[in-house]
Amino acid sequence: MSPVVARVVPDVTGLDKQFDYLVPDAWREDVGAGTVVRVGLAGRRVGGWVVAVGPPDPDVPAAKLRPLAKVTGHGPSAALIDLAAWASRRWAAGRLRPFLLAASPPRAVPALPAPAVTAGRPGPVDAGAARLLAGGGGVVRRPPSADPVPVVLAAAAVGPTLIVTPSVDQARLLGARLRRAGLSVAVVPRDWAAAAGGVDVVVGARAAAWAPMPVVGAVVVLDEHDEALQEERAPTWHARDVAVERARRAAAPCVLVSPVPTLNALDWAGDRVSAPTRNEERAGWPILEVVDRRNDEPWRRSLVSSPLIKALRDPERTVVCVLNAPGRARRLACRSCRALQRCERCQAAVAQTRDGLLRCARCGTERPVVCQVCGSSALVVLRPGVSGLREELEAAAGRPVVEITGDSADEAADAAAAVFVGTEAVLHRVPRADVVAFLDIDDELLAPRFRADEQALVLLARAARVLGPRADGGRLLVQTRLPHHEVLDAVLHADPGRLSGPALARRRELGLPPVRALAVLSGAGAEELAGALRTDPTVAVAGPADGRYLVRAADPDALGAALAAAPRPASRVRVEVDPPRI
DNA sequence: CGGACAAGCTGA
DNA sequence: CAGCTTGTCCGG
Repeated sequence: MSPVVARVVPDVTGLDKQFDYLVPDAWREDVGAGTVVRVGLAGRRVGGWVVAVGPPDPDVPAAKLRPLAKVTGHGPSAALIDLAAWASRRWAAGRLRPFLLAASPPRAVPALPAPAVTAGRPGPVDAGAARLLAGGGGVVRRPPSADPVPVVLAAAAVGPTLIVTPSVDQARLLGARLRRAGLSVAVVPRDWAAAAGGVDVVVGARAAAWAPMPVVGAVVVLDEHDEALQEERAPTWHARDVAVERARRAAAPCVLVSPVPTLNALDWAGDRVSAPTRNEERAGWPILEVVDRRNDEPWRRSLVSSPLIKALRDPERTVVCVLNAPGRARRLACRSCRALQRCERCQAAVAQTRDGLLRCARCGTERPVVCQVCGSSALVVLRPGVSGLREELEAAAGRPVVEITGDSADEAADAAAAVFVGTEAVLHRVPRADVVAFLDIDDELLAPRFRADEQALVLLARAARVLGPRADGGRLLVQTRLPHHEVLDAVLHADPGRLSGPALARRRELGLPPVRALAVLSGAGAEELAGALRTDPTVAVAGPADGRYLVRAADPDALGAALAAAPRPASRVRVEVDPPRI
């Protein structure tokens, strides 16, 4: 018999090469593209993935070939390996490993269970979603508090369905409900083997876009707008885009579901959008109360307005206050000499931390609470942070106010209280409220990020979910100096579509996604890579600004091709394609 | 990534 | 010239 070799991607970080190994005759049946193996490499044993099997490469001297050391079990299928190669190019990763890792079981899977596919009618389906699924898929817009299950059931009626959600908790909860409805369900990564064997529904968080399925009948991405769907470390792959491409390759319909679909999703869908009726959508959003801060008396700097005080004082109501400013104070001035307090090293404004020190947000330098100009220790707060605000709110409310921070998890204190204050993390921690107040929504509306408008709307949709449908009587209170901003207008009319048009026009004007594809280069080698890309007529390079370069291309494919073609510098470069926060 | 090996520096 | 650090290359 002629020898058979396996091309293996070793599971070793920073090693983006593939190596050939002999497949022992006894294992020929067990080894194919996607098999997880162990191999000897440079004197040690490492895990790896077989990405291809075939005759020996004539460029590799036969004497160097060593046999595979062990067959561990099942891994990503050939189709997923191809998808990983696509993603590697799409997000300029230059390696397969991060994607193969996402597509692999958490533990060895020596054998797959038999398929467990049911044939039932588990419940009513969403008509709009069903229509889209029949036509290849699209965007399904549904109000914030709408139940996703009818959409999922519409997809499950088409065939084995892959569902991607932003969080593991959401996936588990949904999995349990679908199981109760009579479907066979695999929640990945836990039930990886069952998913690979074949079930009605595979559900999981971001990495579920890479879950194993013998047949992909339909794909659903829930809360498509949620930034948790994007990997934050490079390669910054987005589960929505992976899911869309996977569905396309499988010729399966894909639906992206969200109360506030992103421009990326709408751009992909074109006219394949299902929106609720005006009445349904209005019923699914809470009433918006806009507090116009331009009416504040000029001497009044407080973020606690009278409509907010009214809500705080009502003992019957659970109130959540959101301010994206951690710490005691964000901006301070000296009481005696009026000097704005800045960092002595880098001149940025200093903030006061929870433990009372002054800290520079840019360089991290800390100093005690002393005016750098006159030495006075009496400072006035120009702009409070969450910790400082808590006391002010408590005084106004006349009842306990609990600060919720990103890390603290004092469930007991949470349960006893009815007024909460925190950064946006508070919206993930408090399940239900009667009032959600954004103390300074302008922070979000005016944030210097190109997706600021979308992200502000996402925040408001999250609050809407905490408040429940309009019939529950919850109130979304926003304090602003921009009462007619498109984002607030969209929420006021419970019509996210009002933002899409103007926002897309701005993106077009500025050459930003989804109109053009974008990458950010940073790190020591950024300059060199940017220089190489400047000779490529298919991309436009801007910068440097803050040591970073922006690279634009007509679309993600062109961007990926240009980044793959440019020689990688020896020094480190971080390439962020579709940068989530710019 | 981690090991092997070569080149360069230091101290006696 | 041993002993050590730093850098570059390579693994099948």
